[in-house]
Amino acid sequence: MRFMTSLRFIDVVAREGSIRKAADKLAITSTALNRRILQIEEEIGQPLFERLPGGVRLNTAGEIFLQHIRSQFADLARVQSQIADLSGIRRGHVQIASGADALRRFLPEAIATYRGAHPAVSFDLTRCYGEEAEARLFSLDADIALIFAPIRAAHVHVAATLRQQIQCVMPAGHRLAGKDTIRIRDLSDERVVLPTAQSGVRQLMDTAFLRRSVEPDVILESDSFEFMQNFLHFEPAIFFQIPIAIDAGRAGGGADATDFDERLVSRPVDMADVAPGTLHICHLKGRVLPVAAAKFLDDIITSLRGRYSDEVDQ
Amino acid sequence: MRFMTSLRFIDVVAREGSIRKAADKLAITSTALNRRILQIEEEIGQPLFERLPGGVRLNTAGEIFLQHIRSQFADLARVQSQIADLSGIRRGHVQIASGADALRRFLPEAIATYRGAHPAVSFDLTRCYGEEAEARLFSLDADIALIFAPIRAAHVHVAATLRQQIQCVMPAGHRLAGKDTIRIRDLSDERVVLPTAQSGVRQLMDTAFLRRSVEPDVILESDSFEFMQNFLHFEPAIFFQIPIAIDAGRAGGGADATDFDERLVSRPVDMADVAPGTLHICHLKGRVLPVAAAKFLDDIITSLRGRYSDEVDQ
DNA sequence: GGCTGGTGGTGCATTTTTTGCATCATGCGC
DNA sequence: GCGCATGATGCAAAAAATGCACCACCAGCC
Repeated sequence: MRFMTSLRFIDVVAREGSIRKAADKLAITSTALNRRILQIEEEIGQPLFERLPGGVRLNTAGEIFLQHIRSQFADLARVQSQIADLSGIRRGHVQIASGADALRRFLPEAIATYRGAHPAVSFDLTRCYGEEAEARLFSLDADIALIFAPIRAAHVHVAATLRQQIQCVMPAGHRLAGKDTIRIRDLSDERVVLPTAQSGVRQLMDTAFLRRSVEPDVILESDSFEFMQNFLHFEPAIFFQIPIAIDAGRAGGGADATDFDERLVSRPVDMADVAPGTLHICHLKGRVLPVAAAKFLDDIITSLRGRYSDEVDQ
Repeated sequence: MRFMTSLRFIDVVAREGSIRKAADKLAITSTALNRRILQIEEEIGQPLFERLPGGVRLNTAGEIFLQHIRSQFADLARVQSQIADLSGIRRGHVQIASGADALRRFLPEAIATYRGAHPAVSFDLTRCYGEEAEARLFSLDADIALIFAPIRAAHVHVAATLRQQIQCVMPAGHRLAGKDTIRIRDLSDERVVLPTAQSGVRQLMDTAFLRRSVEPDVILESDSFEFMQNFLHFEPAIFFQIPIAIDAGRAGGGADATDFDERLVSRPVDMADVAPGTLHICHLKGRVLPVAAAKFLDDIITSLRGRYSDEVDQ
């Protein structure tokens, strides 16, 4: 898109905080880039960047303008996707921001299924936590976000929600594996592995421990579920996940290769101790998503409804 | 805005329906324009125009893309206006589509007042009827529309409404001038002057005549209220207006030079015959108006509330 | 059937714009 | 004060856009 290069340049300069660094990234000279920016500032009639000794930074006008640029790009993507859709092949690019939960098992299958139907659509998946996911929606670096945490910002539109009860995951032979549900007090002095402090699961568990005055033996913290799960093969402990991170796609599927680790079992935390958390499937409020992203959003909501019909809302 | 020229060119070509005509209008050669269009079509990956023997016409992809272009321009105007607003001076450009009613007395004063406060804001006023006004909102040729007619399209957002009872305007010595309200049957065989068929006033009157089976003596039809008003100085007849087209700005103002023609009097049509019509103050749904337009919209709604407090809604 | 007047498309020389190099001025950290 | 980064600028080369002349096409019309 030749007619948008100057605007793209501004975006990169803003991200890099330096004209020279941005020029490197864009494979042009800093002088060319500098002049393009000066020219646009002149056309706007006001500077967009403030010049600091160590580089440049957007001023208020620049921030307003950058937001406009990004929305233009997002809208252009939507238009291209819509135009491509006219010729039959659905093509496009879908950018997803997801917490660690959904990207374990749900998203890989969902994306693969979608790509099976529309091979010309490419995906970009960024793992991040609540606030960052919301920021990515706002900066239009993400079309869709799956956030297992309360929504903070007003600019986020929640297309669907999924209630999920936290599960305790432990080795099959664990002394708590016999119970149907796990009470928080059962975890007292129990060895547990906790997800990173930013995660929604962790925040729910912290609240629960505090409320029940239970102090488990926290032997490990990590932001990788995969690591925690594998760790349990070597040292018996308990860690916590929501069903969407555990369940295989095909409901009730038995000895499926994609099934949950057979050496581990999961038991729900008792509802009396921890209320179900909410996974929010969101996009930016007021935004018309590109065809591909809109369709994918539809698909995952349908898929979730198929799996967890009672827990899906909106 | 150099970085948008190619896009502006597409807009002009679409409006002109011919590359050569558009090139004339843009003061460039047809070949240059032609090549810019070919280039953009190549970048999009699909043609935007279909080539006909007599010129070009947008295809479906082109229509989608053109809508994108126009929304980009409108958003750019909003951004510029917002940026200019940062430096204290409110500048910008407000495009209004209005029926003949509001532009007689209300809008001139409203715009002049606004420009008194913000001299750097310029205005563009197009007189048009309901459907065209809605189309102008959609094509982003108008920021604000004042429509005295039912709203048809779903993409129009009504920011405020004003109920207005139709008034009969006649020479001061007319035989009906003594009555407080005029019944439709009073107009039987009466000489009347009707506004053009597209106008909201006309549609209300047509309905009323039909319903009451009254056939007045229609001696003239016109789309110019000014002409009709002046005509009454030469031949006694009745024509129809809504208060906003008659009332001077300063409520109850006496011998003001801007007051309604002293040789004419106005009497409301009886509510039993014609229900009050609704003047809709609208903008495009989902659109964030430029600062100047948003503020002007606010101002006219406030002003209407001051004049016709009981009849203003939303 | 051929002519006229309109359309969009293309090769090539010219003009305009953009780019890159070398260089300057500035401010921070040491 | 020195080193090292930054953005800005003058000038020549490269690249892109433009204009001219011309082609191919189609519709209407005599």
